[in-house]
Amino acid sequence: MSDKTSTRNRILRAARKAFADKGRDGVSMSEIASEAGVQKALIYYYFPSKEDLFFEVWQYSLDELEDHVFAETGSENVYLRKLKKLLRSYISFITSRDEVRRIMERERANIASHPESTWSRVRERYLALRSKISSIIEGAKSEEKIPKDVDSEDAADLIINAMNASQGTDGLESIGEIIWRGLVSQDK
Amino acid sequence: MSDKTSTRNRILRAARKAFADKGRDGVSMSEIASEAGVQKALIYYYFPSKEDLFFEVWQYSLDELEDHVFAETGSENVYLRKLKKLLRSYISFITSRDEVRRIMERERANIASHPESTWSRVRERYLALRSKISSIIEGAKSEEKIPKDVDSEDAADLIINAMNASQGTDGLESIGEIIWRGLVSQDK
DNA sequence: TTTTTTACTTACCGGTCGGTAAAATACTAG
DNA sequence: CTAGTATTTTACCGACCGGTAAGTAAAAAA
Repeated sequence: MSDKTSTRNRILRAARKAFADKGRDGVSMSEIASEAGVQKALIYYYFPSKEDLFFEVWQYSLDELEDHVFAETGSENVYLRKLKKLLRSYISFITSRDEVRRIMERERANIASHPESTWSRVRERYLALRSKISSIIEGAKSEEKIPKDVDSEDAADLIINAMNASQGTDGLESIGEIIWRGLVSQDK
Repeated sequence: MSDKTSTRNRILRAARKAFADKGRDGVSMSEIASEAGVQKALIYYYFPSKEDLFFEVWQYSLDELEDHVFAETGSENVYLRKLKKLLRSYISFITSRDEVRRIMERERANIASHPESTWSRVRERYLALRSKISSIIEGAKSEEKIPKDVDSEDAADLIINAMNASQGTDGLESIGEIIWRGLVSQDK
């Protein structure tokens, strides 16, 4: 956390914005430096490499998302209610923190495909988030509120991808509603 | 369609594979050339620029997708049935043509954000596809089979994004089912 | 047979990339 | 004030980027 105005944090904020705009491999270190108002070499004083800088942004962003999204799920003891709250929190978080949404949207193809080592830490952090969501869905399945033929991990991916791909607030609500109905509707 | 084995087509196929793997701006012309077994300069003999090469791949891919996905919708006169067939065709197309799926997955953030001129043609072609899908959803709404509070364009985006983000065949089916149920479920 | 066009190669260009070494400046303790 | 350390700048590196210039061998057209 430390000082909000420290050089290191200025770099991190500039990096987050730049990564959200152009993706990890689409942005140059000099662009980030210029955005942060520092010389490029100074970034390497605080971060060993571009990859590490990105990973810190990624980690911090997903931590924030997780904290916000699971903040209220603990107070519920019915899994279906946990899920409902999670969806609502997801929408509210993404609405207020658009950069996080855009970073996840930007990099999801890299998470999904590449077995490249440069993406493995990033993917692992993502899978940890997905796992926390899918276990709530799993719980709702055991309550018989969600059909057994729904795969929890696929459903968690769907929630994350669909939400992150949406842009306006209204679109988010609309998509959240479709997914919710799709999850809870019992097959005939 | 000309000769399948022509040099130009070899380049196009290599480009499609490379773009699917690394994205338009993540792949170099020399990589494409090497994949196609030609010299880099020869690519510039057939295509004026990387951007144009990508656009031809993009255009062709979305044409193929559209052709396949709307092939059977004309035979139905109930919009809800059109939509059902569309979802099924989408799944079958993406299963057999994974590269197309990966290209769309890779570039969707660029379509969504950038007002950059390099992406405008690409985005326009995408919007044409989305428009064809959303008009079917609009039709199903007027049949009162899909709730009025569903925004057709958001729903079309959801279908495309969610399907393109999915990987295995089983995951595709699972996600297609959730979206279908979410669309047709009437609000209580 | 001469001319033109097509298909393709080699060699190169200016520019940008991620990253580094070392000098200069600012800060802090004695 | 001074020595040392933490921070920041300047100047640079080799690799690679998208793209081009110039030329060539063979085929097609005249």
